[in-house]
Amino acid sequence: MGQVFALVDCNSFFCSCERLYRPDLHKRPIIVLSNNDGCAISLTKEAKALGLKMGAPYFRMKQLCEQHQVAVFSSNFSLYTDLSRRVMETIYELTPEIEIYSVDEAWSNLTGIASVDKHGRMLKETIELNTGIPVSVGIAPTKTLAKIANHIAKKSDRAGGVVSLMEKKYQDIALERVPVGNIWGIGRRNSLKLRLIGIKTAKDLRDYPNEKEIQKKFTKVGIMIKHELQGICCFPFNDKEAKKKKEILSSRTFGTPVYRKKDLQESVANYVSYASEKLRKQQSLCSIVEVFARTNPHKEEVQQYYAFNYHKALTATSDTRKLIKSAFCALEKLFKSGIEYKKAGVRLSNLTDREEVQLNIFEQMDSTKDDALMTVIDKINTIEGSRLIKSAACGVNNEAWAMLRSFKSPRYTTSWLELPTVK
DNA sequence: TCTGGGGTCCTAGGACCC
DNA sequence: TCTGGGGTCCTAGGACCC
Repeated sequence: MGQVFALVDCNSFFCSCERLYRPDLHKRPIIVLSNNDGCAISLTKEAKALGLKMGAPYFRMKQLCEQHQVAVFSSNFSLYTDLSRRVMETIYELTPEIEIYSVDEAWSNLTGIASVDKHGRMLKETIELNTGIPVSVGIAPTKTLAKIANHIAKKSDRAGGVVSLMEKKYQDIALERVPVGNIWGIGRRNSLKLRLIGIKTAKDLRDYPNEKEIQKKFTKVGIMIKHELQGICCFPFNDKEAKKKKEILSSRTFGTPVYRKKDLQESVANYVSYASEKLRKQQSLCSIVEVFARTNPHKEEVQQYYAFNYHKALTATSDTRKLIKSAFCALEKLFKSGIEYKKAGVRLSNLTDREEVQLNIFEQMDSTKDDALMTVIDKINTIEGSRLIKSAACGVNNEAWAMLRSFKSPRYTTSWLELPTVK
């Protein structure tokens, strides 16, 4: 019995979230910008039709946006995360198994369901009715084919937002039209390499006779993608609980460049605070704290610098204060004065389960007192929001480097002060 | 003036052990 | 002073994803 995968993917997710509370923006072009209002990270089809591109810097699009009255938003992740949860909960209620793949995508396991097309349509309609977020559904015997089906569902007006590639004859037609670079798992570099050996479409790859060559040039991942296109499942459904992260990263581009070590330290202390909150949430400990800092690579006239360094602790911990100290050790090693820093970040790695921690004979594990303190701080910050309690190392106003967010919408669903009003 | 942030997986090569 | 091969673990870097 073959598998059936459905990929449910929200259309222009961040834009759709913004539109949900702004009915006046129906059919109007919308874009959502990355942190610091740097570049576009979500665009509605109306915005794409104007020639605006994903990933393009805002300052280059500004004029076009004003000219066509594009609605521009800074990113509002607490809103998106909350609406994502609602979408996922709806899918969860309607399908036997769900695997959340990203903030706006989930796999649903439709294996054994009699009429998968009908089920896909029902999924789409119910999600839109319950959450107001439009979605597309792609159905196929493997994840890679379901991705392609979803892509067609988004593009084609005739499909009505749901496409099934369960039948071989439809797979043939579809794969012929998909350039290799659009296949899930094949990026810019490998798509160039594939073209060099004459593989231009997904169908070319599926039917390429020399598997050894694929293995050699594109590793075993290349082989798995090829098999998936043939309908042989290599990326199975993963219905387990969301796995714990193996590393936790926190980084930001500064609103304005930073020169002083003190400002860099302050920002790094904040990143450690975010990351260690996540660390404690998934019940992990960490023993390697890596810090990196760099100049603006797009600004050619300044002296370029990129550096990273790490500090390895003898004993794994999740105590923000200890982790900040480690981060400062690493920062000390990489800091160079006279540099115009534009971005810094922190990576927590070598994560272990809290329960399985190895005691080092030279050092104490976090005491129950430290643990209790962190728990209380996390609790207060969850309730009060905006990190009411933080380490003094994080600084107070962060003026020197804080993010720019000129077009932020209210936190309609997660802040009592910003609820939408009905007139 | 202004170009995001957070992840995973794979491989090659070095270190080290027997 | 000379000699070999196999296995494992770790790390850095590349490629990709949303």
